[in-house]
Parts: sequence; C-alpha cells; structure tokens
Amino acid sequence: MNDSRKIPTHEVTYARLRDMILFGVLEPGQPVTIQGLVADLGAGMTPVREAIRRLTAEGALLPQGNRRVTVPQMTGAILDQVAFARLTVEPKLAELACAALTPQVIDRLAAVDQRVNRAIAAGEISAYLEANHAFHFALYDLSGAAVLLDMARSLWLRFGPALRVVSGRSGALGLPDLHAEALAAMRAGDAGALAGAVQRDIAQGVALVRAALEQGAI
Amino acid sequence: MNDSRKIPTHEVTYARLRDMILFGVLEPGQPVTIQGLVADLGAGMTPVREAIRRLTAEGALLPQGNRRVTVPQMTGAILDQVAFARLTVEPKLAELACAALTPQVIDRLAAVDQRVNRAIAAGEISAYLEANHAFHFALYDLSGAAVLLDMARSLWLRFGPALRVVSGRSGALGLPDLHAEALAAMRAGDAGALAGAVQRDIAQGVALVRAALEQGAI
DNA sequence: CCCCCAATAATTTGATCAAATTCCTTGATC
DNA sequence: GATCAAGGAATTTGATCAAATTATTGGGGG
Repeated sequence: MNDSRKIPTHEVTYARLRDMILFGVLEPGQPVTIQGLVADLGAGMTPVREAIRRLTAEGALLPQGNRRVTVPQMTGAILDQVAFARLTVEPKLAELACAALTPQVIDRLAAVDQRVNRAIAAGEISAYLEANHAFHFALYDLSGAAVLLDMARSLWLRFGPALRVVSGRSGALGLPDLHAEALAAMRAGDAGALAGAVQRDIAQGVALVRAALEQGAI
Repeated sequence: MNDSRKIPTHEVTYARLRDMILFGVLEPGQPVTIQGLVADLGAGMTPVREAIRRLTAEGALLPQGNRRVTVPQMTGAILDQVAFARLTVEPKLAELACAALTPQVIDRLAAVDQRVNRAIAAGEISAYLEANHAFHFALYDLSGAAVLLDMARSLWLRFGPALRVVSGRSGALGLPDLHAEALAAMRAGDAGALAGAVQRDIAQGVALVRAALEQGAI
C-alpha cells in the first residue's frame, strides 16, 4: 500500500551536497570536510562519507592527495574537455528525447524556461542555475538513455559551478535566446533543429565561461 | 625517506572490486552484497560500502531499487550508448596522446600488445581483458586529459565485462589486428591515423559484442 | 490467497585510532 | 635585541570498526 519507500539518509545527503555544488552554495576551490558536513547537514559520518565518494567519482569533487577534497576550479584544459564532451552528448540526448515530446510536455518545458528568464531578469544566480539545469534535464530525461544521461549529469557537475559568472550577462548582452529556439524546434518536431539549438546553447555558455576565465574572473 | 605513503583500505578495496568486475571475475547479473565482500576481501564494512558507492556512480554496478546492487547486464540500448560515447571519447584521447609519444613509449606499448596476442592465442579470457585494457589506457594516460580519461574508464567498466565473450574469436576469425595498425600509426607520428585505428578497433569490439548479444550468447 | 513472522542484509551511529595541519616554543643568527 | 627557522606538541580531520537499528524477503500458517 505504502508506495513511497523511505529514502536512505545517504541518498538524501548525496542529493543535498550535489545541489550545493551545482547551484553555487559551495565555491570552487572551497574545501569540503566530512566533519563539517556532519555538522551542517545533521547526518552521520557514514552517509556523508558515501556522498563524498560518489561525487568524487562523478568529478564534482577533487581529491587533494592528502585525503582532503575540494570543489574543483575551472581551468582552460578542463573547459576544453568538458565542452567537447557536452557538445557530443547533449545534442544526442536532445535528438533522442524528440521522439517522446508531446504538446503537454513542451508546455511544461516552456514553463520551466520562463523560470530561467525570470531568474536572469532578476539577477538571481542560484535560481538561474537551478532553472537552467531543470530545463535541460527535463528534456534529456525523455531520451531514456541512461548511460548518456549519467555522462551529462557528471559533465554538468563539472561545468555548473562555473556558470555562476554567466548569470545576468547573457540577457544583458543581447545574445540569442537559444532555449526559445529549442522550444520552436520541439513544436516543429524537428529533431535536427533541436539538437542544433542545444548545441549552440552549450557553445554559447562555454564561450561566456571561457571569456570569464581568460579575464581572470574565475 | 619512505616515498610510498600507505594506501587506504577503501582505495585498495575499490581497486580490487573494480578489477573483479572489469576482468570477468564477477558475471553480469550477479548480485554484489556488502557482507559477501566483507567476507571475501577481508575488509571492514565501511571501505566495502564506499567501494560499492564509487563503482555504482561509475556505472560499474547497478542499484536494484531495493538497496541491492548487481553487475549490470548488457542490452542493445546500453550497447548503442556506450558505443556512441566510446567512439567519440577514445579516438580523441588517442589523438591527444600522440603528442606525448616517444620511441621508448611506443616500444612499451608494443610489449603490452604482445601480451594481448599471447592471451588471445592461449584463449585466456581474464588475461586478454587485462592486457587489452592495459594497452588502451597506457596510450590514453599519455593524453593528460583527466576528464575524458574518467569518462573512458567509466565506459570500459560498462563495456569490459561483455568483452569476455569476444576473447578467442577475434583471432580465430581472421579479423584485422587493429592494435598493430595503431602501433604503425604511432611510429609514423600520424595522429589522425592513430585515432582512426582506435576508432576501428572499438567498432570491431562493439560489432562482436552486438553479434553475441543478438545470438543470445550474453 | 493473504498476512504475519523469522532470517538475512543494509543502514546508521558512535567510538577509537591514525594522519595531517597548525601553532607555539626554542634556539641560532644577524 | 629582533627575526627567522626548525622542531614538536596540540588540534583538527580522516579512516576504520563493531554494535544497534531498520528494511526487505521468503516461508509458513491462518
């Protein structure tokens, strides 16, 4: 009868720590300690430990050699690799997702995109990161491609924190709204155009991060 | 004076469990229990638990929902995704590695390839899987591309176990020896040809696994 | 056929041990 | 006499274990 099985503490802890990294609560370069998280999240030592191990395996945390971990900082070399992989994996996910799109689903995605635009307009960085993530993965989840989804999630954990510097710029700079283009392609049922829009959206984000990186803003 | 610092138990346990999955000690579909590993590996509960979480995050183990994990079984859908990603990531790694190749390094790689050929000739499945893995990653490691390397390692954990059915066939079937082609490209310093050889090597392995899959041999 | 109970295994906690970093003291040198 | 460096406690943090708790499964009775 009770359909919702209890979620283990280590799962909850993992999700909370992941979102802290992804949505800008923890800054790149910041050390992450087990005991600090035990205190902050009110969880036991083992669940915290497991969450850290999982996120380390996913590239969201970086071991320092002396058994400490930190949130990794973006570098040019890392950005090149993440960009290459994202530009391969995510357009593919969008293409695969296209078959599962219905008008209702597209409307839901459009509503999420509204949250993105509102967050940009208001300059709310965390809300922007969260909504942008939700938009992309609401689409990608439709693909049913578990392996590529795992890869995309890992890549976002590596890339997401760097996007914080982008919020507020893309709107102000008059760059094309590629989410709108993606939604138009969805409504037209054009998988190729959707993949292209996603590809350009990623390239745009990468370019903004690269510019910030070269100016030393990260 | 002592340069080698003590390796933590959870690292050792992780490496051992990973190799058991990668080199065919654990069969796809086989359940993996914490207590079983505690008994088999002689490690404590916490290190085993962390090793399982890491490997689950890397796609080498599959959670069943009811807090059990198993070694995942290959399916057509998974194979499509793994093939797509491998064919993108690994040729790129080979291309990047090309800049770091020296005659000495190439000779080392050739020696590893001899181990591959001997294992195929002898029909020793585990030795083949181990040597084949060593050949590819000895090359990829030269790339210095940490992100893409992590992705390749994860993809091998998903693909490796399925390769066990291939051992002994590729030699017998008179298929082209693409490792030899790769070594020739390295000696010629031709990054494009090296990437091409790696790409064809992967495609060949994928084709063999796909054939086995369609015959129900996996 | 359904429900309850026992067995099995996973989860979680707290304690204990080990390693690494920090900070302070001490001594030598300028 | 002041400053800097080296050495060594003290503190912080990570690693490991063993016991207690909780969930799931499979079997036996109603």
